[in-house]
Amino acid sequence: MKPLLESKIKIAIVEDDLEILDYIVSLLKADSNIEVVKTFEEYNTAFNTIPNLILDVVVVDINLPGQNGIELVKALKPKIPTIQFIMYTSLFDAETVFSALKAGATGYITKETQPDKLSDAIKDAFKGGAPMSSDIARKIVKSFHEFENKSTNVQLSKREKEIINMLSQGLRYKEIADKLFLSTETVRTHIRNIYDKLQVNSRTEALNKYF
Amino acid sequence: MKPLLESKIKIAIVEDDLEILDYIVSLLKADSNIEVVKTFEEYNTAFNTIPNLILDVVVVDINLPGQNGIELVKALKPKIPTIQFIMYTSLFDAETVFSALKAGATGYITKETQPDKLSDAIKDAFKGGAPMSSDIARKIVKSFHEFENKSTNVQLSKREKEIINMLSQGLRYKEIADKLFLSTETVRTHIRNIYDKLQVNSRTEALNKYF
DNA sequence: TTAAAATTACTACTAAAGTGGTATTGTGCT
DNA sequence: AGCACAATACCACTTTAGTAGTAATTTTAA
Repeated sequence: MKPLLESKIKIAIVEDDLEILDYIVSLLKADSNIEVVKTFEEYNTAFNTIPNLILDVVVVDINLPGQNGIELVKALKPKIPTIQFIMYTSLFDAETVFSALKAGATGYITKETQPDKLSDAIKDAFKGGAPMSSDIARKIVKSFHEFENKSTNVQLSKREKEIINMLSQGLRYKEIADKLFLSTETVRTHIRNIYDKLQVNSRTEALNKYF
Repeated sequence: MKPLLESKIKIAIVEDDLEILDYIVSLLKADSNIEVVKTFEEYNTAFNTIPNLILDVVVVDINLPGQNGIELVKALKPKIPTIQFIMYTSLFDAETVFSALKAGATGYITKETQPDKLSDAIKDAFKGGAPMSSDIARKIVKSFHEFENKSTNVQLSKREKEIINMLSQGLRYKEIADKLFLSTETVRTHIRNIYDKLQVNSRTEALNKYF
């Protein structure tokens, strides 16, 4: 296979299981577009060494025993924002996925995915893509939907919607009243009705329920 | 190619450009796992007919002139939640992508993607995946990051993070104090410090800034 | 080993927010 | 015509939230 790029994509791998590590390294070595610069078996060394290397992509196993790959990404990403991190792991509960993305990971590939897809993922991340297993993408979309539908089925009136939107901006009753040309007391009444409908009794609760 | 499934995946396509429609239909007909049950050139007919068909996946072009594919999905998805919708389009600004996902679309494929990937996407959606072009996935991840980093760069201490999380649940000072075995006055002090750091002066503003 | 944060806590006060009751007017639906 | 509901508004009252100043103790980082 001829290289498609002038220079190879420089990557590092953080993986404690030597068997898996050897396996993926051998897979990636077969790809002439990728150069495995260095591998790490634990986070501390990775954390101390990676900033001194020139790298495009780092593949990180999340669940090294007793350590946390997400913390590694969180610590490294702000230091070297140009590096793309791909989480490569068997853990894929929603919490973990989001923590990883939050920490700054670009891609998230489960080990269940055919391992040879990893090199595609690396190229994808390098080109600015966000490689993700389809099950991961699913989770994100699902949580997106949940996020959008967490709202209640309660119907607020037009005025009430206006007001709850203003509440969400942290405006005071007085400020809302001024913007809508209402008396503070009217705003108060609307808010009371909103709370009644949503079955809550504070602004924050209302916002949590409604949005 | 032998069918991989006992029965074919039944799909419909909504696409006004007959050239593109013919093209993708011919592509999909070559796939023995997929059966194109019906095609539509405009939304109204699609809206009225689709509920009467037995379908697994519907491929929708978002930008039919003067109409809105997202509205179609929004209207149909609640009626027939078992159908998976794949948006197939050249529009892919962040707004549109999110609106589509919000409306209930499962996948989002740009026309820039190799057209033959469409059949993969259909199978993926059918199996419960969330097919997405890598550029779309990118957008989602990016907006996720933006969402997470809309937060200030301000560093809250461990205690302060605990407390702001509780604030976000709508707990009162007294309730927070009890949960953390602190005096209400201490909670009050922490919150004052949080507000100082975030440069705000109410709970809602703090939450908006931080989350 | 210092200086800087973080964590704890109190007093005293003001400003908002939330609760409860009540009432008028308008609009849409039956 | 009558009912339900939305929108407006006021009074009176209690509870929380937010502001300000101060300070002791502990942790953490330079």
